[in-house]
Amino acid sequence: MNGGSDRREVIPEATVARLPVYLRGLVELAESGMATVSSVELADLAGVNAANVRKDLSYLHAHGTRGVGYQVDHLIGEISLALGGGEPSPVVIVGIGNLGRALSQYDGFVAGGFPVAGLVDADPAVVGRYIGGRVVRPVEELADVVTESGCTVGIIATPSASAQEAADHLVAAGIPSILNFAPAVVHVPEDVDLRQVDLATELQILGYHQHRRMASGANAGAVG
Amino acid sequence: MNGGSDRREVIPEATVARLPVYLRGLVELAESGMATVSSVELADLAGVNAANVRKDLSYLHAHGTRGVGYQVDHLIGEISLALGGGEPSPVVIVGIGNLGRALSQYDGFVAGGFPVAGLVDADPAVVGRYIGGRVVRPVEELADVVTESGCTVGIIATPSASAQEAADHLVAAGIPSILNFAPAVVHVPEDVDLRQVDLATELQILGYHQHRRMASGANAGAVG
DNA sequence: ACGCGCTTGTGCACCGATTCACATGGCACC
DNA sequence: GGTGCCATGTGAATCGGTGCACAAGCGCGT
Ligand SMILES: NC(=O)c1ccc[n+]([C@@H]2O[C@H](COP(=O)([O-])OP(=O)(O)OC[C@H]3O[C@@H](n4cnc5c(N)ncnc54)[C@H](O)[C@@H]3O)[C@@H](O)[C@H]2O)c1
Ligand SMILES: NC(=O)c1ccc[n+]([C@@H]2O[C@H](COP(=O)([O-])OP(=O)(O)OC[C@H]3O[C@@H](n4cnc5c(N)ncnc54)[C@H](O)[C@@H]3O)[C@@H](O)[C@H]2O)c1
Repeated sequence: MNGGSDRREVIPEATVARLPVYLRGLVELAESGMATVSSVELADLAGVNAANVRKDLSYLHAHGTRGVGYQVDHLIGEISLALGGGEPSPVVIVGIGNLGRALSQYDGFVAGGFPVAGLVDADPAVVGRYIGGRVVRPVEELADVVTESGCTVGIIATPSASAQEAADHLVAAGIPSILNFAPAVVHVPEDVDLRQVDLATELQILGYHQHRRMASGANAGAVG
Repeated sequence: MNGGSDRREVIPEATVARLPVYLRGLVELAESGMATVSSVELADLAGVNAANVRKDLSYLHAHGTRGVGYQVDHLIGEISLALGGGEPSPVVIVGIGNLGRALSQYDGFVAGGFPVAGLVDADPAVVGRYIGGRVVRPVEELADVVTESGCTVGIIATPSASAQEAADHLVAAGIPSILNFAPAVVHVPEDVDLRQVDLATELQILGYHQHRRMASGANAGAVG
């Protein structure tokens, strides 16, 4: 496409989705003192195919040593670099209800390089309260919160009916990446990255498989 | 294709994942009084391609009327039937910490046909407490809880280190469907359906796109 | 110094999913 | 009753992902 400085070429989406899983396994390996890891070990750890692991890692230019494997430290560095550039990305949570409170206190965020930098809510009864040592600020100050703390990720934890509004506020504040927990389809400009985490959908998918299993089991007894 | 009793044939996974989204949109339409809906309307509502919607619905044998569209009521019935058979599936939550408490009080579960029927935890300090009107029972009684309330879905909300153990307990109790919130790869027998909901991974995927956008923006300014 | 064994890196074929484009067919209006 | 319009349903091409299978390469032991 271009003829120049594309040291990091494009990485397939499916690969990107697996990189965090590799990273978790690698960190565990490093903590237990392992210096190198083979693709089959890493595949086993991540629950995927070994050839898939090798192909994934080849996109990162994180080459291994034939006959030996990959260097754990080096892999951790390369994957971290690809995923976040090594810089932490502060997040702001919109909607501090049941879910928002749980997320506010989730230590996995800061551990993964996503410190919670701001909490906002529309309800005056919630604004001003302290959750996990941070004060909840009014949603009108969202833009201020973002600029003050340099947030680059917004989390929507409002009711479905307010999800689009929350997304609009986040976009207006300049947030380029949004994670939406509300079970609603929200629309954002195409230069904004939006991902959906939908509990109810996940359960319904499980329900489908369960239902199908029972139905086919009752009729034929064949397993897919 | 064959001459038997397969009224409901197999539905592609990608389609199954979209059905809940259609269902949500259709319920909204029904509430606002719409009697019929076209594939383009539904596609817009769900954020997907219209041809995709039509192909998806064709798997359900939920045929529409040419020139008119699909009957909203009928579609709701067909999708609900395909997803859960119409029967509610009680869920049991393992690990009543920050996240488990939020999930216990999530009204979207019961609305979607997944009433929370049991809460269990390994910590004696948590056992016996009441969350959302339900008592937390010891994890040793998991099998009893499951048989008493007929749970068919298990939710893992324990720390990562305990996730495999929790999964083993659920499998031993006869649970066929598991939703895992712990950021860990857990292994289950192949006749058990396991789905992963991984917050940290979602954020890291967002981080990748953000990082890439910045990097390519600084170099070329091209958007993909 | 040399060969053997182990692991990487990848070409290729298969598979599911998406999307275009168009034929098919029912409804409403005249 | 006939005709035109409009949305469905689907054939076929395309695309991205997966996984096998094997050649290439590195290190270690002899
Ligand atoms: N509770 C859970 O465990 C859970 C699990 C999965 C998904 N969800 C989804 O997450 C969302 C939040 O769930 P919850 O249980 O925390 O609900 P909640 O009602 O407890 O909290 C919602 C919060 O959002 C605030 N809010 C409403 N409109 C707002 C706006 N326009 N701007 C900013 N804040 C606003 C409210 O004041 C409230 O504090 C819902 O969409 C729900 O479906 C919840
Ligand atoms: N808190 C969040 O918002 C959040 C968000 C996403 C994912 N998660 C993940 O969800 C899991 C729970 O998070 P949390 O913040 O609620 O943690 P937590 O420590 O608050 O709660 C964990 C609970 O699990 C119980 N537990 C531990 N071992 C158990 C076992 N073997 N059997 C049954 N119960 C056991 C503990 O007693 C505790 O009550 C973690 O894996 C976390 O990474 C949490």
